[in-house]
Amino acid sequence: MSDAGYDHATVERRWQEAWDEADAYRTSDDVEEPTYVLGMYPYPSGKLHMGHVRNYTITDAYARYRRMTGDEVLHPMGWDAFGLPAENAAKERDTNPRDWTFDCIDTMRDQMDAMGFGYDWDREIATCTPEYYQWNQWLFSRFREEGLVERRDAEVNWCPHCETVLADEQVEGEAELCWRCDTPVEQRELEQWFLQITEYADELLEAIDDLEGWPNSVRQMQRNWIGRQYGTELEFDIDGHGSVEAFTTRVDTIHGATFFALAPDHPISEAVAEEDEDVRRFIDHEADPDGDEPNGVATGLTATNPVTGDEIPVYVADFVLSDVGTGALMAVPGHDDRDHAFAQKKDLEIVPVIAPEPDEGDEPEAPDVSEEAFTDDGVLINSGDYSGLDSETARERLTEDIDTAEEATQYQLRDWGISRQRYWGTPIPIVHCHDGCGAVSVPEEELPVELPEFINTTGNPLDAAEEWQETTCPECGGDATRETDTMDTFVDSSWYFLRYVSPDLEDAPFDRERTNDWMPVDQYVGGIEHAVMHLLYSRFFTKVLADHEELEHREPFTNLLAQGMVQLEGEKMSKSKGNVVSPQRIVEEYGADTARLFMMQAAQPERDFDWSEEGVRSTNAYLTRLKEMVEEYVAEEPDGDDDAVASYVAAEIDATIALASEEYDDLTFNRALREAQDLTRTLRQYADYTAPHAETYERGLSAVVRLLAPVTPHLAEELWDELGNDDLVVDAPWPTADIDADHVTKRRRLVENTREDIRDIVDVAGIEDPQAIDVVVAPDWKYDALEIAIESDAPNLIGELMQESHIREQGDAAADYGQDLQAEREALSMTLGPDEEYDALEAAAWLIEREFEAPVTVVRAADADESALKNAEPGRPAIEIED
RNA sequence: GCGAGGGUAGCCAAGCGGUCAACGGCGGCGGACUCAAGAUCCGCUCCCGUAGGGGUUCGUGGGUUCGAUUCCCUCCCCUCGCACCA
Repeated sequence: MSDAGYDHATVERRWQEAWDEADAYRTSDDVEEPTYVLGMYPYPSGKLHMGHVRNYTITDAYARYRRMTGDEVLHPMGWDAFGLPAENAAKERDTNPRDWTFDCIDTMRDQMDAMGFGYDWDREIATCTPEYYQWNQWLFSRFREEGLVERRDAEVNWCPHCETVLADEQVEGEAELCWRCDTPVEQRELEQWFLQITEYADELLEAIDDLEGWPNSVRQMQRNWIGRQYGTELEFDIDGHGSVEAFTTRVDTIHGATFFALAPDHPISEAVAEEDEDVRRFIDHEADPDGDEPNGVATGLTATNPVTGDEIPVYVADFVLSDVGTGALMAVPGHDDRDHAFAQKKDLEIVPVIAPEPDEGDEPEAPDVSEEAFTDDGVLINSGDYSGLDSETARERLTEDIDTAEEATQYQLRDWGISRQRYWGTPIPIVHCHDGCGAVSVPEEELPVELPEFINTTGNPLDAAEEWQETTCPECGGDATRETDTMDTFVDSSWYFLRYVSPDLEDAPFDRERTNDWMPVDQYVGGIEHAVMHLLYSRFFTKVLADHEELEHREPFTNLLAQGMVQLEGEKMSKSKGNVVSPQRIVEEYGADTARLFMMQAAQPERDFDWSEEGVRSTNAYLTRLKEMVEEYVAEEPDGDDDAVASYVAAEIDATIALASEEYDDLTFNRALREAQDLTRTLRQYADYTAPHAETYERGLSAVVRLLAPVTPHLAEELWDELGNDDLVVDAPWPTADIDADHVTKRRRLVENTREDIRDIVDVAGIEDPQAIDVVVAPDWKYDALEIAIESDAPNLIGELMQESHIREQGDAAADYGQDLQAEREALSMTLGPDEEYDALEAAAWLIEREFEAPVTVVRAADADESALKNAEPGRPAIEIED
């Protein structure tokens, strides 16, 4: 009967309806400072996968937990609804992206409801609606007003056959072919719109230090991505081409610069190529910036070292990248690995100019750089007046002394190109005036610029929407053409968390006052794949809005959890591998609660874990058993006494609540759930052993149900109801316990150690059938002695103990115990008191009786034999077994 | 190469200065229940031990400490991110 499971479908449907009716997840606009729990909104592909289920179960469980502890909670959901897959799907199915997207949204919303996720659907947003994307446009215009938007040429992937720009992921394979027509993709310069995120590079970098609620990995990835580097910019003269700017972080090595290198697409390289066949051939055919080998060609030109006046050869080399630094560099093979490799290949001079820091009083000694560069900082040698300086000082002095040099900071972060030549995105609200006004922002009152009807065409459908393009210039009233680029969908997601606060607001993207109350997001949960882009762009938007729209927060997400993957046999689930487990199937077969519980107990949220059908089955069996326990209890209320056993169970209930609550706070659901399941086992053992005390037993069941409620909301409602509660468990108060975790831990350890010791004795002594077991608590004076031993720092502990008359009276026993304490002095820690130990053991005696099938007597020291007391210590009662 | 996170008993996985031979789960073994199987429940699961003892363990080799799975260093291996970054 157990393996049949319970009727989850009925239970789930019943409570989903009840929540609907009660509007259980609605967050009123009036609440102040709700706890904002958010999962990264999904792209509406039409199918919820395991990753989604895990992501949203985490936020749902946390939101429910916080709600039960009495918080107001904001837990909304929406749709990252623009994007290329909709265009492709529309073409395949001969429909349009809009209809397809909304179909998918409807399906996915149903799937989410079926999972029991408690969202405030009144706050739902879909980024593809004009009501939403008009604010993308508004924000674009605001950014432009603040000088944070730029239009300039940029290189893009271009398919000449489809006549469209391709995203990097649409370029396939080494050969770089168009994914749709297999035409080789070209690079093309196109005018593109950029948001100037680099204006905020320093703050985005420095504020990472304060994001203490974020995982280190994500913080580090953002730091790397921004990639700030301090160095020096200086000029080298190249005969016939004037001065060239180079960037270096190691200007201290300038005396060792033995050649100069230019990127293949540097203007001077181009100029040289005009005249020089070899250089031409190198640039056009041989340069391989992706290869491991540094390749290059001599130009025959020389550059003048601004410090030494030396003439050094100039190369065009493919390891020099035009978008790093200035696209030109001074090469110091003695102290840079890559320059070294190139110098060896081209047989160029390698001069050491930095020596390792010598020992005190010794002269610096040149390192051997013939085989390998010495890349550490050190002391300058062979550097004229600068010899003897340390690297850092030398960098400062040289930057000061060289006429053309100045300190410079380089970033790896580039401005954010948001132009996409595609249909299903936010139209960039710009018109191009034919009469010389240039690119003009569409005025606020004319927003949104709505998308025209979808046209099925190979290129950008907006280019084909000729009527839509025709407009007039807002400035001069003359003829104008609409911008046909749409925005990167990361724009949509850079501020959607603000829109949930006031999703229907018609005159602003967000309600300022309420947003200032409600933001930031307290707990954000999503996949690690968004570690850089989405999370960095959101931080950028938040900072811009703080500077220009009176947002009072400079960071959007206080705590971030990057959830791990759901795997199958150690491999990521993916359609191509064909190892996908469908959440829909699991829900049908076992129910949403089982799926949720299995996932949450399988591993910590941030770790990967393996999906296991076995685990799912046993989780389902657990829920079925729990349901039976509640039903049996309700059917016939037991009439047991409030005895020692009941007090043991009562203490375990408190312990479980105390520990599980801490785990919920930390989002370590796996451990919280383990506690709840352990308590379930204790309750079952209790009921098996004796007729339970009804009040205690019910308190235990009630606690288990509520501890599970965040993760298994449907069954929890069902059982809560069966236990006779009128309210919904979503609104029920979180169970409380008046004990501290330390006390709980000590008590559990005492009981566990005692049971363990008895087992050892029975086993080692070969006792077949114990007749009676006495458990003797240590005498009071030993507890006093222990306390003194912990607190005292006197060298002779025994002497210290003997100053207490009631200990001294114990004679040899005191000396023996004192010796033991002395030996373990540093490791001692306080146990429970003698009365507490007695109570704990008395309460746990039934467990021992049950296990060994022998009567157990817990004995106070005062009532015990002298001989038994000898072995009794605080935390470790003496054990006497009669066989 | 740089950076981040890891390496714990047959497997998965907690612990992160003493209470640790090390939670929990799976698998395996034994027992209860059953005609039997399944499910469920109770134990055991590094080695040696006839009263709670001893020995050897937490990737490797060192170090700090009265004491290290826990802190520091070296090296090896895994996973992720960045990478001809000047």
